[in-house]
Amino acid sequence: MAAGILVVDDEQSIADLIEVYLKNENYDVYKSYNGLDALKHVETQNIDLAILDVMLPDIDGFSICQKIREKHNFPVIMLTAKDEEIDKITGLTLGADDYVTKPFQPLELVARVKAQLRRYTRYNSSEISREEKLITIAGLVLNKDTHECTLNEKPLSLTPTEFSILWVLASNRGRVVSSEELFRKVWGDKYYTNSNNTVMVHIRHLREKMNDNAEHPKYIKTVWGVGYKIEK
Amino acid sequence: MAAGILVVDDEQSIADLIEVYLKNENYDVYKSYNGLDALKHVETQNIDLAILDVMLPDIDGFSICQKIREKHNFPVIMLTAKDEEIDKITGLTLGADDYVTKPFQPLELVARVKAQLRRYTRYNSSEISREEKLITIAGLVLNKDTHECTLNEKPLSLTPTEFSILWVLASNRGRVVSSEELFRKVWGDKYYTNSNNTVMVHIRHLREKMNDNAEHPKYIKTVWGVGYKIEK
DNA sequence: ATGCCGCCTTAAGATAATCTTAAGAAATTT
DNA sequence: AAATTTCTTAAGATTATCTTAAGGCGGCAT
Repeated sequence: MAAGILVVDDEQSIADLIEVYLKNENYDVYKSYNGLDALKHVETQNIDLAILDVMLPDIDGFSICQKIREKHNFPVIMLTAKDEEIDKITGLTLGADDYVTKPFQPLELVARVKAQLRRYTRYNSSEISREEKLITIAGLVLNKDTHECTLNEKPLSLTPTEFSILWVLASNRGRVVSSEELFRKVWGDKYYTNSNNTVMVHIRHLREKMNDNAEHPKYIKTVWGVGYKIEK
Repeated sequence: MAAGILVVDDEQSIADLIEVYLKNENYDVYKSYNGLDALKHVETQNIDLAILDVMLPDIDGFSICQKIREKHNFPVIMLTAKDEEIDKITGLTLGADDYVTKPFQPLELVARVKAQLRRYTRYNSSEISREEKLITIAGLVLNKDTHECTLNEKPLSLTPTEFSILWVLASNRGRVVSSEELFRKVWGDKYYTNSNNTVMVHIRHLREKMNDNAEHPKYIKTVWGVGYKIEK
């Protein structure tokens, strides 16, 4: 899986420029023009590295960096127009891993991104290895680590099987998953017996908790005679 | 233990200057004025970070960096007079973790050293070689060296297994740990037998000592059908 | 269009699994 | 031998899962 990179800069043109260069290297880019939006991305997307501008309309980059550090481990590269030494020290001390001053050469930034990621993955190497842990689909957030699930910020308390089913649907979003496949993925192949509607029952419970009605489902759609799916 | 830092520069005055600043921060400094000597240090001393000048009389800094990378994992900061973009990219691509151009501000260099070391120990902490020895989570402090544990300054007297369990939970904070995983990590894989509720019993004892009630636990939360977790 | 069949939804109760708690036995340490 | 720690067992509470069955709806054939 490609690494996810968060780019935060209030100057759209700069954020866009960085995005182009990063996408050219096949990274998944998440762009924000302000701090609040950025923090939301951090909680809902699989981020492996953040590039933060210091000057932002709402929260400054240093604070964002600190907030990230409370929960996350991935590298942070600070970006700023000021190049006074004192700022560099502040940034690095607050937990940033690198510091690039504007104006910068895009290729150098990309090189630094690679260096940080190489380091990051070197340490995390076999252990975590970039399995998807977070899935976000239109207000629905699933966290496999904590088994937490929120719908439009509100937590849903799901039972283990409910969570598993939703996870399978979400990780196959955009594709119809037959109830047989669902069953095999959630319970395991060996437990499968045909003519089993327990999947449907769980789907029903899920829809209830998600306030989704079967007639016009917002999330879990049923495809007659085939299975269920979640739109992309 | 203070971190060991290797400083390599053929200009003695510069190496000495860096040494002064690093010693001031209580690092163990190993100085070399040429590449061969530097590589000898790498093999014989406990090095946690290297600062390499690119221009050296015998071997160039990039080659030293590559040699280091064959066997070691610690961060490398390249140091050079050339500040053309292409060189930076070369350096970072060859496995360096940061790049500082001369003339540089000593304090900035120190800050970058700190940032790299922080990163290095952060990654090595939980999983790999270098062990995390102290974990602090919201009033709860665990010391692996002494097996001591305090909660809001007050010491808790935990039995060895209790400590181990709490340690596993704490070092995986923010993630649900299944009781099977807990068992395997505390007792070892080979002892695992299914249908074992001894973990739960110990959890119960822990909660008792921590004054945590199962209904609204402040520390050890149970995730039904999945496992236990401590919040980040 | 109409009616039928089969798939899907929904409800409710039965069954099963997991967790908490307690108490005492076994093992280990002091 | 005493004290501590660890493990086993089991009852009770809680929660999750499955089964069943009735009714609704979609698609298909006539």
